[in-house]
Order: sequence, then structure tokens, then C-alpha cells
Amino acid sequence: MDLSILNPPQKEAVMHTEGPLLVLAGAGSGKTRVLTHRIAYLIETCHADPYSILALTFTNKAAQEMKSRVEALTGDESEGIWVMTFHSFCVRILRAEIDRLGYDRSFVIYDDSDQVSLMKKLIRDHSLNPEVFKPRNILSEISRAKNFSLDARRYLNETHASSEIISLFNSYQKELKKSNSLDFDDLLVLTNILFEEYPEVLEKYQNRFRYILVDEYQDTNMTQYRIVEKLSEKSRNLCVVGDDDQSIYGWRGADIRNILEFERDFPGAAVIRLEQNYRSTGNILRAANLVIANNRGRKPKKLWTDQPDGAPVSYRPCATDQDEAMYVCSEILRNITSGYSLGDIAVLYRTHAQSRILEMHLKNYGIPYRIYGGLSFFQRAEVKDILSYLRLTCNPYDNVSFYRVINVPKRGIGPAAVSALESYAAERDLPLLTACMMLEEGALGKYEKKFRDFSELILQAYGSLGTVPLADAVRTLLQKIGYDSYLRDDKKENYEVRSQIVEELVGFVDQFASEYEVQGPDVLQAFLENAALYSATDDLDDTAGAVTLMTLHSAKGLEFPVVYLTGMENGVFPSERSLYESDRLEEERRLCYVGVTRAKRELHLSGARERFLYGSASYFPPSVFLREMEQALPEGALEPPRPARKQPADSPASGSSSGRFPAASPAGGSLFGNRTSDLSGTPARKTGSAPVPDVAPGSRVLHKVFGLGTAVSVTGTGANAIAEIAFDSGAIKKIAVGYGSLSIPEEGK
DNA sequence: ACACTGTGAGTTTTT
DNA sequence: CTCACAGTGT
Repeated sequence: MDLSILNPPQKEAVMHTEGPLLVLAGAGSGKTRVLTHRIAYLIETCHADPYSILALTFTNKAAQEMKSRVEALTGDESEGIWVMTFHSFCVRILRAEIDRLGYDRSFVIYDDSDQVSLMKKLIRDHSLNPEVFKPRNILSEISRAKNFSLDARRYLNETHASSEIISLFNSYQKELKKSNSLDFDDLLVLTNILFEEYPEVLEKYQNRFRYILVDEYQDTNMTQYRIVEKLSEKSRNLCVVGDDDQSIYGWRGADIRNILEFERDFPGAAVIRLEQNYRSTGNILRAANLVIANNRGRKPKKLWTDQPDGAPVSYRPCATDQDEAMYVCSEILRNITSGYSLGDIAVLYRTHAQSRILEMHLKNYGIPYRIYGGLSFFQRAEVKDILSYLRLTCNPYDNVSFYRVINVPKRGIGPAAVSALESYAAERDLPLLTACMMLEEGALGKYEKKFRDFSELILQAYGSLGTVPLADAVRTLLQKIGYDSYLRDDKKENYEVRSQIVEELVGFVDQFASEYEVQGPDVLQAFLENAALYSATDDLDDTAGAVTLMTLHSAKGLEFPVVYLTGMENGVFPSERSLYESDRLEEERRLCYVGVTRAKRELHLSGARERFLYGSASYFPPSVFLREMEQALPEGALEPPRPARKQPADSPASGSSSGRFPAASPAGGSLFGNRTSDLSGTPARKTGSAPVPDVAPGSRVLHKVFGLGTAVSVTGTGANAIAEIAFDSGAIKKIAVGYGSLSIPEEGK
């Protein structure tokens, strides 16, 4: 293996294989390179058994990336290494061991929306006012308790949580257990408890995982810390990599102290700093160093580069969010003319809500784009419906799924019927589905047959799992419940789009199952697990010829030659709620640092004075972070174009143009000047009644999932148009043009 | 039981 | 503005 490509501290980190090690890896300092080379070094030079190596990451994306890079270095020898997310790791352990804790190994994982619907029900059952006890707030308190403490119940007591919250917590946990379900936090908490209470189990894994690596250590919470601590207790070969300046998940329980106090927690730990940045130009790095210097309580470090200064960092103040979006679009076109490709460019923002305006204008300009994050495929209503059916077949205890689908499609089972069943089930201490199966004659009168039919349906689906391929079982189920006609009759949304989603899901199932040799319930269980742990940012394909839009959070770990950092306004970024709390403001600042350091060659900052929020205009002063980076900006960049605001906070945009599409930018240059280089070759629409790609019979199109194709026919117009598309793969599909999966490909395809 | 209508409330960030 | 939900009428 070639270690000569590493710089001295990188090499040191790779070769320091015994004993605890903290690698403080600044942004762009080759962190992943160190991790992957370290693994390769362990295998090839130290002859460590791949089976004894565990590498934990936070996202599936990071895990996949690391896995493939390790494979590239070691080839077949990487077989047997566990490279996975914390959560997947815990699932693997729990699948093997959880029966000790009184759960069944076939447990399912409740995602966010499952948790909310369970909590809503509990709040109703406790006759509490949902206005006061908001499901999401309760859940986040519960989550905090689980992540911070060994004993969530005690934590709630000590933090003086109200008696209502404590009793909701108790019911919530009880209900989860009865449903044989775990929420995301439980995956970690129960693994921790397992290790705590069953030393022989812990020992088994301690003996196995002699080398443990943790990526993004600054984002670990207390529970994760305890798991890692226990696992590495015996071998002491724990290597954590992270950057306290990039800790941006404090709000979800990440504890920055884990990284700040590593040396105290693991006596004798070596600390290695990676401070040379290989990613960004001098100017970009200067801006990054300037902002982050305003934070207190960080590990001392100074990122440096030997790269040239490069283009200056720019800042563009805009009158409105519309202007800002148009500015970004026209700059992107300029980037393209100067040789960048679409995939080189990322537009970052603080909240998902900001993406809409950008999207609209990108469509108008004919610039292909893709969005990361937001609701993932597996969170779509149709997909969740179907997954709920499937979950029930694996786990009859899953009441949340039962509630979700018992009357979807409508089968005449309303609240009254369900409530009757509930009492029947409660008396006999049965889960709802089982209660349906075991209804005694005459117990529920006219509802009986309906409930029996339902349970029969699930039973049959279960029976088919072992005998036919999974995708076929799903298709049969869909057909039996009449899901397609349910979608067709439900006029509230586009049938074409929704049935397309269903088809995609069946496709996923098919593809997933085909990788298994033996069919059966286990395959379904594995599929459901993947679906639950899947996140919207996982399917990043670098090949797509499109500009990338995403939140600052999901940008972590990525890099782009050109980055637009939009919404640089106090109240947007930093967010309203962080403005007056120094801890939170510091986290926002780290987020800014993360955003800035994503850029390799060009960084463009922008903000708007007037922004549409909740349907009305709001006014924001420029972000404090701009002032902090002032020295990295061109001379006078922060001077307002007109001396309009001496007291930024309370000066409404007096002279701002009232129209939603102001004709020109304040500086006078036409924002439409670049129209001629419109990528699609079609003229951009002037008024955005329907900002959808122009698809006519014969036009070449690019679909997010199916790739390139040619439109055969188009029915309807604008956003409602349905195009029949012959894909280059051979498939012919009807696609709703307005859905957003379609775009115009780059020229020459 | 269900469809329709108006109301009210809400936006960080995600495994 | 947009979604979720409660209340109304069939």
C-alpha cells in the first residue's frame, strides 16, 4: 500500500494503530483518506482480520463512500469489515440479541411520522390538549432524554419534566414495546442497555471488534459515546475522527463535549491534527477561518493551504428573494459559459423552505437541478401506506401500521368500528391485527366480517412470502386491496404521479429481493429495515448533469467547485431562534463554516432584504456572518447600495419595487442578460404560471429515476401535462411533466 | 361513514 | 402560502 501520498500527520494517524487516537481533521484535510488508508494499513500491514474492524459513520452515504474506497485500496481483503452507520450497526446487534430485552427479533423501526401518529393517539388517550402538548415537542423531549442519559426516566425526573410528559413517556415506551417496535433512539439506547446489562454479550463484541473507527465524532451523542466506549474498553484501539468546528447537530443531541474531552475520557490518547486543507482556494479558506474565529471554546487549530488565493469571495445583496434567485441563476449561466459543468455547482440554504423560489427560477432559466433532502421517497404517503401493509405481515404487533391502513383504501371501517375493536383487543391484551383474526362470533356485530377480511388479507400476504418472489407478493397485495383504483378515484392529487410512485416502489422491491438467494419473510424484513434507515440524502449520484440544491446540513461532507450560499440574513441564517442565544449562535456559525468550506474554487454569498415567508413579506438585515467575513470580501462589499439602513432591524424596504418580478437589479445590469445561453435552447418563460420543462413530442428529456429518453406524445398542457416517454433503457412510461422528475438534459445528449 | 369546507397554525436543521 | 384537522351536511 502506498503511504507516500499522505502528508506527515496523515501518515502518523494511519500508522498509530494501537491505543486511543483522536484525529482532529479540519475541513478538507483528507479525513476520509486517513480513515480508508488506516483500514487498509490495518489489513495489509498489521494483518488484522477484516472481521475485527468496525467503522461507524453517521450517514449511509458516508458509509458507502468509505466502503468503496476501502475496497479500491484492498480489493477482496475488505470482505468482512463492518462499515456502517451507528443505527445500522445497532440494528445488526439487536437483530441477534434483542430477545434478551423482551422484544422479538422481528421488530420494526418506527420513523418520524410513525412516532408522531403514535404520540398523537397517546395524547388523545390521556385526554390532554394537543395545543399544549404538541406531539413533536413531546417527542423531542423524549428523544433528548434518551440520548442524554442512561435512564431516560430518571433524566425526565431530574429535569423536572411535567408529570404529563413523564406519563406520556411511559405510555410511549410501553406502546412501542407492545408493538414490538423501536424508534431511532431506541436502536442506540437498547444496544447500550444490552451491553450494560449483559456483560457476556458485550464481551463477545469486544473480542470481535479489535479496531474501532468513528467518523464525524463531533456529532456523537451521549448514548453513542457510551456504546463506543464500552466496545473499545478491552482493545483500547479506538480511533475517532472529527472536527469540533463542524459540530452542527447539537439540536438533536450531539454532544460537542465528546470530542472536546476525548483525551480525558480515554487516558493516554494520542491527538493528531490535520490542518492542511487541500480543497479550497486561499480566499475561501480565509473567509472560513475568519468566521469560525468568532467561536469560543474550540480546540485550537489553524487551517492553511498552499493553494493560490483564487477568485475573491463575492457577496451580492438583493432587494428580494426573487432577485436573489435570479442572480443565482444568471451567475450559474455565467459559470457554465466559463467552463464549469452543472454538477460542479451547489446552491446552499438554511431551510428547505428556501428552495422553492430557487427551483421556480431555475426552471424558468432552463437550468437542470436536483434537490437533496426534503421528504424522501420512503416518506411519501403512497409508499408509507404500502410499507405499512408489509410491516404488518412481518410484525402483527405493529398497531401504528394497523391504524394507518385499516381503512386505506376505504373499506367502511371508521372510528366507531376501530374503537370497538380496540376495546375488544384491550380486554384480551391482543394487538389489533391479532384481535381481528381471533374475533369471536358475534363479538363486534356488523364489523366482524370486515375485520376478518382484513386480517385474512394480511395472512395471505404473509403466506405468499415464502412461495413467490417478494415483488409478486406486493403486486398481488396491491391488486387485492385495489390500491390502484383507490388512487384513481381519489381525485385530490394527480393519479399518474402517484401510481408512478407505487410502480417505483415495486421496482425497488424487485431489485432489492433479486440480490437475495433465498426468498421469504427475512427478505421483506431486510427491505423494511433499509427503507426505515434510508434518508433523502442517500442517493447522491455524482454523474447527474444538474445543479445541486440542498440545506447546509446535508452539504456536510461534500464539496463543489462552485458554491452559492444564499439567504445570508439575520433571522434566516443565523436563524431567528439562535440570534439571542450564544450557544445556538455558535452552532449556526459552525454551520456557516461548514457551508463556506464546501467550496473549492468559487464562493458566492447572497442575501435578500425582503423575503416571502408564510405568504407575506418579511424584512431581514444582512447576516452577522457577513460582517465577520468582511476582510475576505472585496472592498466595500458590505456597504449598502443606497444608504438606506442605518438601523437595519426596523427599516422596512421603503423604496423596494412592489412587483414580484422587478425588471432589473439595483446595480442596473440586466439579470436577463444571459438568456441567450439558456441551456435548454428554449426561451425561458417570462411569467411563471407553470415553471415546468417544455416537453413536446420528440424532445429529449432526463428523468430523475429512469434517465434519458425521448417524448413520444404529450397530453395536457403546462404543469398538468402527461408525457409518454420512451426511455433509452427501452422502457416506455407516462410521466407527469409538472411533478419535477423531468428536466431537459444538457446539450448533445 | 364519508366528503366537503373553512379555520387555524406553522418552518430549522435528520439518523 | 400550504397543510392538517375539526365541524358540517349528506
